Amino acid sequence: MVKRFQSQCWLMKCEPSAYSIDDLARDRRTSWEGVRNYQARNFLRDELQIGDDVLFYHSNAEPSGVAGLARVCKSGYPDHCAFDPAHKYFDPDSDPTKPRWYMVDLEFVAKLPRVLALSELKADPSLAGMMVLQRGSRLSIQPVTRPHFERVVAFSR
DNA sequence: GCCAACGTTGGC
DNA sequence: GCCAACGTTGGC
Repeated sequence: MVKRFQSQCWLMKCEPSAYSIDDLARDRRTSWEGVRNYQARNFLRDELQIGDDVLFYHSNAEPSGVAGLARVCKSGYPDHCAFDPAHKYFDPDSDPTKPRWYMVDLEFVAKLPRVLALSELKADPSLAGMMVLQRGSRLSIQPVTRPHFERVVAFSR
C-alpha cells in the first residue's frame, strides 16, 4: 500500500431505491457491501483510502445524477456478506481465508441542494472525459480527477 | 418496460 | 483461447 499526500476522488453509484443520499444523511455512515465486479473490487481493495472524496451518484433515478458528497472513512476490508448463505450478496466462491470481494465504509459529507442530472453534466464542457459520461459506462466505482470533482462541487452551488 | 452495452460463463 | 449464450446495468 502506497501512502499518498493528497486524497483521491471517486464516483460511487447507487440506486436510490436501494440506498440514497438521504439514507446516508440519516445514517451518517454506512458500509458499502455488495460490489460484485472485479474492476470495482480492485479499487475498493487497493485504492480507496480514508479521507478520499466521493461523489454520491444516483443511478436508475429520476433524474440520474450526482446527489451528494461522501468521504471514505474505512479503507478496504473483506465483504463478509459474501460468506453468509442467508445474505442476498452471498457468494459461495468467496473463501473467508481468501476473500474475493471487498468493501469500504463511507461517511456523509453533504447533500447537494439539487441533483446534478447526467444531462447537465454532459452539457458542461469542463467535465468532458469524465468516466460516468461515457456511453455504456457501467462501472459502479470510478476514479474522478480532482478538477472534475471540484467542478461538480462548484456546479452545485 | 425496453434494450444497448457490457461482463461472465462454459462448451468446444 | 474463442465466442455464443446468458445475466446485469442503467439510460431513456
